[in-house]
Amino acid sequence: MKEITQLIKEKLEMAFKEAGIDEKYAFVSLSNRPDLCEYQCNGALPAAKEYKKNPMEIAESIASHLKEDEMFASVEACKPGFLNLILSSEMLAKYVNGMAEAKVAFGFEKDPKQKTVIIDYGGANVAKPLHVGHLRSAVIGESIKRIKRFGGDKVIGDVHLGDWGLQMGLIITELQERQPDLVYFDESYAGEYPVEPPFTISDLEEIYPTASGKSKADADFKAKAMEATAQLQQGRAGYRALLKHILNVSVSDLKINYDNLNVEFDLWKGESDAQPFIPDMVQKMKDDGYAYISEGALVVDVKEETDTKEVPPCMILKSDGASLYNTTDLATMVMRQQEYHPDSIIYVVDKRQELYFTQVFRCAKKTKILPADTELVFVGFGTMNGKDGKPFKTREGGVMRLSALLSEINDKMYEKIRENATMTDEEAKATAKIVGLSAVKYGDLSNQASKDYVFDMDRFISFEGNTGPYILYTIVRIKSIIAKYGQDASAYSILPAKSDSEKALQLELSKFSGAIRGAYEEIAPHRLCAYIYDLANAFNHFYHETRILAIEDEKVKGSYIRLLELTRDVLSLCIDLLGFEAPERM
RNA sequence: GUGUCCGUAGCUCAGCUGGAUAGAGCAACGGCCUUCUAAGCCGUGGGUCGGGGGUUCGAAUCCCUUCGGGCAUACCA
Repeated sequence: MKEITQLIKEKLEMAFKEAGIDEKYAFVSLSNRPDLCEYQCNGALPAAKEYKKNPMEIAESIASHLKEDEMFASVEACKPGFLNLILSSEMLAKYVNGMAEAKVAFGFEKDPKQKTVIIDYGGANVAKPLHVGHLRSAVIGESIKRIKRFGGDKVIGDVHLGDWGLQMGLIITELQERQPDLVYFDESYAGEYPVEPPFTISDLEEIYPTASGKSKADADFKAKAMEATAQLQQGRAGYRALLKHILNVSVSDLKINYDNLNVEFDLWKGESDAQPFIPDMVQKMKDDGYAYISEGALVVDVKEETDTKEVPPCMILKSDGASLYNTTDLATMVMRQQEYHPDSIIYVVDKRQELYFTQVFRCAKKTKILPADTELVFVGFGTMNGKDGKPFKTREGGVMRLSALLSEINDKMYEKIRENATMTDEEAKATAKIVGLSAVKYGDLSNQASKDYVFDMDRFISFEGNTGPYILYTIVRIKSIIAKYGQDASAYSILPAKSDSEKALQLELSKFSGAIRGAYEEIAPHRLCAYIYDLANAFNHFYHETRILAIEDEKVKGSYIRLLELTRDVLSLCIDLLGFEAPERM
């Protein structure tokens, strides 16, 4: 199905041609004066300049060509030269019925040329619990993944674990001090290593900070950890076996935590997976003459003439010859190119890393790790701040664990649900979890990703107005009516709107494809939030004016039910693309 | 210093390639539950879109400048 604005545009183009005006001026936009019209075309104003005519005359001439068209209930030329359009109810109903019948994607047309897209998000570290700093990447990345996939792309979400470097050496060293007799530390051991890990996730979560603290106070300990890191990187078997255990234990714990967020990765690759690609990559950079030694470090120049500021070279190896984040990220690209040949890689990371990624992207292109036409996209998100406008902290000033934040939200939501609903304790808990997650995610996603935003827990908990729970409440209301209706309405079709509020609802529904398109192309989940908020509002207006189940005419009632089903389905689909779901009751 | 992003109602945020009276939510105030979930709906008040120039028939939007703030600025990730 064509988008509704496209259908309007085609009519306008014909009318412009008939009026002798270049059809490039036949562009449509949503009305910014809903009191006057639904859609508008301002093309007569710039056209007047080119044709040296009175814009009003042009607008009137075009209007006269459209007046008889069955698509419009009204076409009017206004003041300076606006063209105000109101769709006919019949046409709108036909369009909305088309959406309902299209079922799966409600008429949204996927891009026929499927792109392979890798989304790098999450950014969790091994052996460290997720904290609030990980929330945005997970929430935004997950939504982008779903939107891209819905848009027709082959999408691969990769968590890209932080599982390399000194942190691993620290854990190994601390473990050795505690349990020196483990076989992993016996260099002469040549047998199989145990299948069972010598620690649990809570051990790890305690071992790492302890070791990290020790390394700061104790130079000797730090040296040992660095040595262990080096040996791990050189492939010492016992350490490799330990790394495997650490990964397994961490990943299964992370999966539980991400699962609580409705976040699911297709790949659980980490920095360690890219290591085998480093030597050849570095050698090739040297051989091809891109990499050279500067101040002791191996670097690749990535300056460009159009730069407004000095872009420092991209460092490949540190002056001590060790690899660093850049090395791993570039090697990861080598790996991804080999395995997937992506058309596009999207990085959902903190916006403070923008310069860094500029360097890495340029280096990857320059050294031909990736073909010139591979799209590298940096989606930088802003900081999650507390009510004081400063980065979000616990009351004590520390970093808050993500699980702590979520359970606080869940608890408060549970209390709220207990207040007004009659449901079992079990259902209330499950509902609180669902509604709480919608509050957190919608609160995040409804802001532009690139901006800092204030995470005001009280505001999310009070859930009034433009919030996730409001959207869910709307869906639940609709479900409730449909359940009470209790029949199959599929034999009925949506009739042309008889009231303003009904037409407004149909009009919002008809904007679905455009909203998806906008979110898809701009990689902007907040566009989807804005759309479903408008749609939910349109429904609630309609709801208050219309006693649906009291209607006597079965065809009209059936039409309303069909309209409700479509509204429910569109809302449900959209929240799924945002990464949350609606309960049955709340 | 340089670069970059931001500055819209008391607060939190929208505002699509410049367009007609700048929109929501919260907070404040006033209405609406014997009728499909009042976590809702309707209404009122609240703005020199940081300031100043410019381009344009027309600027929150584009350009310049200025003030204020965030962030970045090669061996951390």
